[in-house]
This record gives sequence, C-alpha cells and structure tokens, in this order.
Amino acid sequence: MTSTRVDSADGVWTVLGRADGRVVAVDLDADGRERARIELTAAALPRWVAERESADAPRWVWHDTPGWYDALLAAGIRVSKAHDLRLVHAIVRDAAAVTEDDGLRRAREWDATPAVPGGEAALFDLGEHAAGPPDDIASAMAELARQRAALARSRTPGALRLLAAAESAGALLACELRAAGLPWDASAHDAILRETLGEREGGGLPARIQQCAAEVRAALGDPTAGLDSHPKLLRALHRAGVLVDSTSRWELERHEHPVIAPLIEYKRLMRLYTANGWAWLAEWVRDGRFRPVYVPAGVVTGRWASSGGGALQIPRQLRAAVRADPGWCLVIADVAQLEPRILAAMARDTALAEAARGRDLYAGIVAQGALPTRAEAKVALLGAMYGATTGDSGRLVPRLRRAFPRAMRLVDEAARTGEDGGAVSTWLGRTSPPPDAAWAASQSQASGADAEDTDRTRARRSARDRGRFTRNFIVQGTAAEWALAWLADLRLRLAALPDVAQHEAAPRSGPAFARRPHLAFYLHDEIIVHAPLSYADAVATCVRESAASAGRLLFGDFPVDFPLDLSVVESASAK
DNA sequence: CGGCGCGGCGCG
DNA sequence: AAAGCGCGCCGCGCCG
Repeated sequence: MTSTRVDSADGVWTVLGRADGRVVAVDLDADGRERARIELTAAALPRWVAERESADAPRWVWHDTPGWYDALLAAGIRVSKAHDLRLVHAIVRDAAAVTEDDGLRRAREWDATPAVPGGEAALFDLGEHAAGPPDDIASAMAELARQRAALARSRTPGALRLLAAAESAGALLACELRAAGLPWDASAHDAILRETLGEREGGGLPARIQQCAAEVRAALGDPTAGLDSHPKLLRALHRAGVLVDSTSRWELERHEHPVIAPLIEYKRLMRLYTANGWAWLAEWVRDGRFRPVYVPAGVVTGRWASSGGGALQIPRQLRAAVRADPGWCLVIADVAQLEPRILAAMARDTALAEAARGRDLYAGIVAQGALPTRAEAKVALLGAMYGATTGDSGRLVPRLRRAFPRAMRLVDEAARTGEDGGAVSTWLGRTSPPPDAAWAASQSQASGADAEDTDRTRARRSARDRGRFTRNFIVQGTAAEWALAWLADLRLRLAALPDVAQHEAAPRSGPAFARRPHLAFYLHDEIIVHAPLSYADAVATCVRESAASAGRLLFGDFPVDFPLDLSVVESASAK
C-alpha cells in the first residue's frame, strides 16, 4: 500500500483563479515562488486538471472548494489534495497560535459564508459577504501568501498546516459525498412509512396519525382539541387534569393519565411524518440516492453541519432504507466512545487510556474501580466533558476527578479559561471564538461597584455557560480533527485500491469515482463506504488502517486505541 | 404575506 | 423542567 499523506509539506501547489473571464493557473514551488502561469478557458479546465492530477497531483488552491470542485466532479474529475482558502482563512484568523497574521485578519472579504451548492439564496441576500470569497487569481495569490506567512510564523506551524490540509480534504469529500449520494431505497422508505404511519387517505393525515389524534381527543374529552399548537395543547391538558408545565415527552411521561400514551405516540408519528415523511422522500431522494448538503466546519468546533435534508438527523428508524446497490455492499464503521478517548490522548492521561484499552471504555473504568457500574461511568464521563454540576452526573464527576486527574484537569482548565472570557484551542489549534460584546459587557458591568445582585447572578450564569462551551470545545473539536484525519486518509486509500477484473453491476449513472469503492456518508464519528461486494475485505482493511493512521498522526505513539465497530452489510438496518 | 423566535425532537 | 455540549428542521404564533 502506498503511503497516504494528509500533511501539506509537499511538492507543487497550483493556484486556480479567474481573470477576464478566463481561468488562470499558477504553479508554485515549495517556497511559494511562482514557477509557471497559464490561462485556460473554463471549458478546457477539467481536462487540464485531469492531466495535471495524473502527472504530478498538485495541491489545488482555490477560493472555495464547491465553487471549483463541483464542476470538476460533474466532468468526472477527482483530485487528491486541495487547499481551501476560505476555510483555512477562518482557522488562521481565529487561531491563538498565530501571533503575526501578515494582514490576514484585515482581509475581511475572506470572512464569507459558505456557498450552498445549487442554492440561489445569495440572490436576495444583501449581507456583506453574501457573494462568497473573491475568486480572482490576484486575490487568491495574495490570500495564500498571507496564510503561508502566518502559518510559518505561528507557534505551531506543523499542527496548523496539518489542520489546513485535513480541513481542505474534508471540503473535497463533502462535494464527493453529495455527488455520489447515499444509496437510498425509496420503496423501503415508503414501506416503513406505511407500516408506521398507515396509509394516506385523500388529502388528510395518514391513518394511524388520525387514529392517535382521535384517541388523544377522546381521552381529553375534547373532540376539537388542537394538538399541534403548544399553548392549545397545554390548556387542553390542564382542563383534563394533567398539570404539566410543558408538552415535552419527558414531562408527560411523569404523569398517569389515559391521554399520555396516545399523545406521545401522536407526537412520535407526526415527527416522522413531517421531518422524514413522503414529502422529504420526494424532495431529497433522486435516482436511488440521498444527496444532502454537507457544510464542512459549519459548527464552531470544526464539526460539519448540514443544510437541507437533515443529513445529520436521519432517524435510526429509517436506516433500513439505506441499501447497497445490487452486487454492492455497505461498509459501516463508527468509533466507540470517540470523545473520551480523545480526552485521554489530549491530556496524556495514561490511566484513562488504560481504561480505554478494550472495546468498551466505560467497562474499563468500572474494571479499574473508579465507578461501580457502566451506566454510572458513562453518565459521569459525559458529565465531565459537558460540564454537569448537578444531578446524577454532577454527583459522580468528583470520583472521576480522583481517578483521572490529568484528564479532568484539562477540561476543568478549559472551562475556567472560558469563564474568564479567554480562548481555548483544539489539539491542532482551532481556537474558540471570542465571547461576543454583550457577554463581555455584562461581565464587566457585574464586577463594577454599582452592580445589582441580579446582574452578578446573571453574569455568573453566563460565565458558567461559556465555561461549559469551552470545556466541550477542546474535546469535540479535537474529535472532529481526528475524524477529518481518518476521512482524509481513507478517501486516498480507497482511491488507491487496484481495479478488480470485473466490476459488479457498477451504477451507470453518477460520477465515475462512484463506480468504485467510495465514501457515501459521514456523521461525526461514523462513516459508510459503498463498494462492490468483491472489495468488502479490502475496504474494511482500509477503514481500519485509516483509523489507526489518524490516531498516530494526531497523537504519535501515545497508547490510546480508537476501536471501530465495523460491519459489512447490504442494508444499514442490519447494523 | 414573509421573517423570526420558540418549543420540541431527531442526530452525534 | 432539565440536569450537561454541539447541531437542523418542523409547526405554530407573533410581528411588521
């Protein structure tokens, strides 16, 4: 297997940008000096990129990945490496390790919102940078120079360059995931909907929802009770003697009344119907593929977000609709308890890493005697990373503090920094945003001589809120970096798999790369690869090796495992 | 009428 | 009424 590198200390960089209606490509050497410059028509670009890709596979530098890569993918061209100026700008701009920014922070035109594929939203959006970052070659060259200089002078150039490369690989993958799509069996989805919700009759709600609604109204003794408006439902519940303060499920469950069960069922069915019902199916699934819009770094911690389609919230109930094409399979893998393992590695906490040695980190904590049961170990650890102070979780955290002082010190310190208005950074250097002006103003006002008790209370609470955010930021953000490193390595390994003699029933439509094993889904700590059956073992090996490689890339030889739950299946429901 | 905030719930 | 992080989407109801 050829070695696959995520790092960016490598050969040729080629900057793409526009000028006078044409495309300009500039080759740079390792020091960033211009070596060659050519002009192309937009129509000639894909073929030229493909030639360069097979000749010397440069790192492609561009203002925004979807703005260039969607068209290349549509032309059947895939690239291996990129540098996304918009995404890297945001990292460098906020990074605490960047001390001399070489004018980068003043280049406000790069503070742009992500362009949404296929979206026309920018048309009426008069926001300052609604049009996205500048795509001309001069701007791209200038911004790249600022970024390279700022990174070179930063306190942690290696880590930040790695983050830039991983972030950009993620941007490539986000386009590829959308182009390939997640194989989705619309008839299986329809069957689940009909099974769960009942048949649709006329223009009304499905049968089982109507039945539930009737049972709820009967139990309330109110044949016209409105169930979809919280105020109306709350009043109806009160009239029936159910004295709840909200209509949320966890509160309803605490009451005994004939209305409770059918009401909870009604809400469950309505949720499925409205969020992932037939309307969703018609809008988001085409030609057997679900194509969500992924938004790399859409979350401040560096996690991806999604826009439209709810890619990050597909209910487990519908997983059976995720089905491989005939003759193909799904290789599904997720990391067991990623965030506590990340915490152990970041803190160099060998005791926690030892507990994480096996498959089940929580069982490992119990085995060490830190906490009596698995359930308590889990809630305590989540509480530690989320900043729980009360309840079961808050009560258990002190025991964790005794057992794993290094890990706990790391998150406690991050919380304290956040409470004081400071910034914290992930392992590779992504830095939390500064508190907004209102937060800072309320803190200083509360510490003044003329502050009221209510001011102090409120300021204290918002300080603690921010502490919980920064506490979680370092762990969630570093977990996102590990996942990016995993993905970046995996997509290169998959692309490097040799062709087998006979492809099984490769889909005739869709991009060329999707006729070979390819990533089809990604969600925080889980991936799905869609592959011909004959590739199953090779893909599983790639997935495992990439995970091991990501651990080494971030944490060197620190002994922490990132075990995968991996399965090769026809349908995601079997997992 | 569209925009927005909220409650609620799906996901990690 | 959430204790304890991060998201997106739905329907409702209010506002202009």
